[in-house]
Amino acid sequence: MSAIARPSSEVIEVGPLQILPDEHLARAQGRVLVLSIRELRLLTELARRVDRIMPRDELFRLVWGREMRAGDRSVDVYVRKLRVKLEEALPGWRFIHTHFGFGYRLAAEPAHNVNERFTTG
Amino acid sequence: MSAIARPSSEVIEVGPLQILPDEHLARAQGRVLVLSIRELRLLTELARRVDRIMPRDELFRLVWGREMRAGDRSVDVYVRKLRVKLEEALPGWRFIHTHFGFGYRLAAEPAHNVNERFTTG
DNA sequence: ACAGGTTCTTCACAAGCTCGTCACGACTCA
DNA sequence: TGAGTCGTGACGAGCTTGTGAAGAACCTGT
Repeated sequence: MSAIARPSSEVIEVGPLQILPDEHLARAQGRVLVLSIRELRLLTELARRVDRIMPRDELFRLVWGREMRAGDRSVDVYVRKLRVKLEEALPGWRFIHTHFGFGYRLAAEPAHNVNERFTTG
Repeated sequence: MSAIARPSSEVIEVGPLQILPDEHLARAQGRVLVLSIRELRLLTELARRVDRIMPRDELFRLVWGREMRAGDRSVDVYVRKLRVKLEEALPGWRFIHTHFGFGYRLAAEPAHNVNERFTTG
């Protein structure tokens, strides 16, 4: 079954995290992360732009495929869900960083950096 | 291969400091500096005029977009906030220099430059 | 179609952050 | 030394983000 490799298969690596959008899955240190479709797509879009600050409305457009209505908190809610699952799979790491007033940024960073004033890029 | 082409994104370099106004972020040796919008804009306007002494009222006009009222200390306060974050990210460097009676000047300089007026080395 | 289990969306409230401003003390220059 | 300039810590208002919960929508197997 796994004999045929698709050449166009995208693989995104962010620290210890591996994301395979075309396979509909993500891995953390070999283990498979169980994510819903929305969660995976949000993670993917963030991962495709590692270390860049992504505004909510742009993320929404990329993931939901339509314009975000003012006041829609969906992105925040899914960021929360991702954070919980990532924390569970990789305690000791932090991935989704909030940039107040701007949006979110994905980047692998050791957790105990309590300072959070600057981060590894 | 998922390279995202970005149209002429401004990048300002000042010593070990890299400022990307369009990305809403600044980097210090690869690490992302977490700045608020005011802090980033003030840093940007200073950086666009590296090594030039900028009067407070002009900085205020550039960053806040309106005339500065006499006695307004906002610029001073935000210079302070920037100094703290820059010092934390890049100890051993000094960036924002006070010119008594004139204003501020941005320039990357190694610390313990005792010659400098107005700071406790 | 039905039951059982997931996922999605939306709310409401809690928690956290930024901004502008003050007050007071330290400092500079004449 | 005096007058004016700058550094710095603190605070409240207002806005942004975090978080848990509840019901709607959806999916799967029978």
